[in-house]
Amino acid sequence: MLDLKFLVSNPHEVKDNLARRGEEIDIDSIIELNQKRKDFIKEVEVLKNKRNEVSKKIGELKRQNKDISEITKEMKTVSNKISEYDSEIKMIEEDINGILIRIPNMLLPEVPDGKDESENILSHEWGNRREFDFDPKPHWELAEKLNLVDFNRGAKIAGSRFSVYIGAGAKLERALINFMLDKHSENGYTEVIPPLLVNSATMTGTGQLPKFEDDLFKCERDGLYLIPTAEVPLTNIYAGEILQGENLPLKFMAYTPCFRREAGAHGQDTRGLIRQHQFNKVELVKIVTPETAWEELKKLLEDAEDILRQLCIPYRVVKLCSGDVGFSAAFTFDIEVWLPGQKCYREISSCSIFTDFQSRRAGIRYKVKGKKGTEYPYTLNGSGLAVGRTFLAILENYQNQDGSIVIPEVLRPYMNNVEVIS
RNA sequence: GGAGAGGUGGCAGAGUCCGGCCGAAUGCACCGCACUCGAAAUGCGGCGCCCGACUUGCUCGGGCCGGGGGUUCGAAUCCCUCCCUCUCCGCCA
Repeated sequence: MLDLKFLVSNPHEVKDNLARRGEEIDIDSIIELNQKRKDFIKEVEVLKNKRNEVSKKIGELKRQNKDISEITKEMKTVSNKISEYDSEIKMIEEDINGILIRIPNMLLPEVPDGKDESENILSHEWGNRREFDFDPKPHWELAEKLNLVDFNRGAKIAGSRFSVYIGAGAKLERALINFMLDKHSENGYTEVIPPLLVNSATMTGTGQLPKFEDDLFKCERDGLYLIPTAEVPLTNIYAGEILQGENLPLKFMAYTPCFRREAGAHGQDTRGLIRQHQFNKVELVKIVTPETAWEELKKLLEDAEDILRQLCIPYRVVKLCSGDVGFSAAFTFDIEVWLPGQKCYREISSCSIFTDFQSRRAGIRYKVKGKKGTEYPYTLNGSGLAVGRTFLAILENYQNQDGSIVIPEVLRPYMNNVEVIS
């Protein structure tokens, strides 16, 4: 969330930012509420000071066995007044927080203007799109024919947007997971197996709550939510803690299934593996000092891109424009893979810098040696990569005319050296 | 699920029975200074977080002892409630 002090002293910047994102939130009412809050605090603190002093005196008088009934009665009314003020202040603070927690992050100046994904800016491209001497099929046809994924039985067991990976399909998925984890391990990320269910404080820390409750699966009875990405548990590992500055940057990675309700995506990508309620993802998360944030984001992006390069799958990287950057993010690079079966690019990774937005929400701070006070670190994350989408990208890019699939060389050691699935 | 014990500053650990002089002893860690060629050891001093005020100061005030609520003039301390940890029993992958 934004720093209240920043908001109060820079209301125009905050409003401009909302405009760039195409959102509307009443900023002035926060400023008014905050002024009211300060006024009440000023008054109640005078009373509390009095109460503290008199209470001290009462202690002394009591020890001397003197009569305190009169002074006690007087203080009773002071105390009552204090609790009235306190509850008023608390209500105001709840109001302020209720708005503040729904304000999106400030975009960095590097974010290009634009209303939606159509105005994202190409950063760079890699790889050559393969020339096919036949009409390449979409992955769902390939997967079904080879019996790698059973969409119908997934729907039978769980519902639409669920699928069953079978045999070589399941093996290929697992090979991808292990390949990605091993690669990132070499690049210094610490492997983590986090909880897949988390509480609401954790979801609030990274920004999924309160605004995006409808996109989450919730276990009502236990007050727990299925994670939509490992970003959530990984970023919150140090929630509420004070880190030592010299230990930054911290680099974590995790493979987890991810769960999304996809509310509002009815009718979109209903076929195939593109948009599932449950999918596998390897996620990269960094906690860094503000000075190194850009450098670390570029490295993270590089780490994610490297997976596609090793797999020899063409892709492009785009800078998200102001209207497309997510709620918590301040800047985002998307990596999009080429899918010849569908003749389009699809997002396979989103690498973002969150500035201090998440760390402030989650209460992650760090201390610099010799400096007093604490500071909020920047958090970064990116998919490295979405496994299901990598799986389908392999199918579409490595397909043969007969419907068989060549296994990319780097994956063969993870698949008993199988070269072709047919 | 049942019974019990406990959650205090970066860590360890007193204080809680008998409410006030406790934002909190002591030790460790950390940071200055002294000693030293340097280091260790030792000695001295410092050492939490958040909010508010203005005369922006090595200032003043308020709040914080797992979260929330209550009793009281006054709560780390008493009561209620929730969360978490540990031990034992039961059940179970």
